Amino acid sequence: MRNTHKKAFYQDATPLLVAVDCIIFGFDLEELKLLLFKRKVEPFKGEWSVIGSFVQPEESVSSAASRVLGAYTGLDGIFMEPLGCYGEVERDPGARVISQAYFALIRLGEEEAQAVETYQAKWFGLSAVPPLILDHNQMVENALQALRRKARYRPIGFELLPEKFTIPQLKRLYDAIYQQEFDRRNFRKKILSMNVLDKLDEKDKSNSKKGAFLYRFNRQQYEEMIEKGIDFVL
Amino acid sequence: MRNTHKKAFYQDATPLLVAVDCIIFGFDLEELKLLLFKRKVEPFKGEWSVIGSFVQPEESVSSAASRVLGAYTGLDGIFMEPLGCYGEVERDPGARVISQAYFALIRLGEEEAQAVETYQAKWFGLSAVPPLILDHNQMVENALQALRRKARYRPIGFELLPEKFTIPQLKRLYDAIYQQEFDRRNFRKKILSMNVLDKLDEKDKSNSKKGAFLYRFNRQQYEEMIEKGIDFVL
DNA sequence: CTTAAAAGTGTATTTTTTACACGTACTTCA
DNA sequence: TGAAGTACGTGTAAAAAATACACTTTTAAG
Repeated sequence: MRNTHKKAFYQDATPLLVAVDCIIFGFDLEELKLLLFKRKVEPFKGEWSVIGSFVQPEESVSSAASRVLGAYTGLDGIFMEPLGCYGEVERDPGARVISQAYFALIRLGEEEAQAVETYQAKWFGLSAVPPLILDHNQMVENALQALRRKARYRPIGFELLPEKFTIPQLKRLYDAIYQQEFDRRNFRKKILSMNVLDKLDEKDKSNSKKGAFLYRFNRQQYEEMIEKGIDFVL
Repeated sequence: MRNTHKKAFYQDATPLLVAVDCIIFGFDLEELKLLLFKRKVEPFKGEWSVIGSFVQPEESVSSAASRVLGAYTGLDGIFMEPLGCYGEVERDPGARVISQAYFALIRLGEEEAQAVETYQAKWFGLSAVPPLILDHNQMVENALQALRRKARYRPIGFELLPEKFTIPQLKRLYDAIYQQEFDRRNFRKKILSMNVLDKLDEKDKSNSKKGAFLYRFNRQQYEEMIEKGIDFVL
């Protein structure tokens, strides 16, 4: 009813299909990965794609993205950022579809196997991304650029790590994101100088005999830092 | 026909109204300004808003934005960047409308009076922006943030200046964008060190008795600089 | 012909980034 | 059992970049 009433205002305009697409990154403490799905509908059924859905009339665009993320990973409260609008007329031969893309960051652990099992999904290393349908390869490329841009100025890298992580693990993540090797010692110096990490008493020995101390991101201190006008810059 | 055929694929999805909105910045060599329009349609007829339009089935989203910019300023090839998607369900009481916002930068000169005369438009200083309809004030705020973010790493400031400009004028622009006074001498040093400005033999005396030399942005040298991996950073 | 006002040039200081050397803890294996 | 290997952790010197600030130049106006 309400919609019928509303439409009275903008009679002349033509509604279009609107979708959200989610580019999902994960990090297995070695390599940056991308979660891709085998498409279940025509056209292009069976081909690889990022995951998406049409936006429903009763949900916001960002809720649609959250819904998609929740549905396909079984996870809640996943970190997600808008990436951009893909609005070419002929981008989807199936129909005129405008897509708003998001990129999401998730911690790779046990639970994530769920998506891989339940849906025909698979984690791909960044250097092994297969050809995707439509403009999805473009989206992935843009998502990676956006991730690189953001990770420099916002502490979003932590979204890809377990709650407790070591400095060397964090460095490996940044190495993976920027495809370059940061200096071990300078990296540590810089990140610690920002005072947003709490050092724990535990060590992680999975990577070395000596073991590396575990740290935890302190969001509160980060916010205080921002309040004071100090930037997070890696 | 084609559309009818296409729709066969995504039967279950509901099309929605999609609009573009353009946040238009201008610079009069003194202050950063915003071009606002008196809305001509219900709801909110007569109130101030940024300019926009619905996206038509046969045009891309970015073409729609270009169309709007061209139509309301009489100018062609205006610099424009996507800003983001505004997709809350209840953002427009007139209907469920998803808006993709763009921000645009134009040189303030004589031609621009056209918009102001033909349409009920007006340039507002940034500190005097009136209450706008819907979430347009939010869009304006985000656009300003985006402008600040971008202007630091991309030479987009030049889009707001005439082709020939002086270094002090460029500085005043950056002062206006960032709402802070940069050091005259350091600013000059930095921008000149990037070698993307061609010094001309003419002087502009509108601002001082001595006159300041005019410069021109050299896009080619800028691209070469980027090729070499050197960043433009102000 | 002095003054005022903005433009232009130079330099010293501080801060940040970069490069790199050494000591430590703990496991493995001869 | 002790030597070797490996990743972790700390410190320091040099280079580069950002910042602060002083002085000179040009020219219209009084």
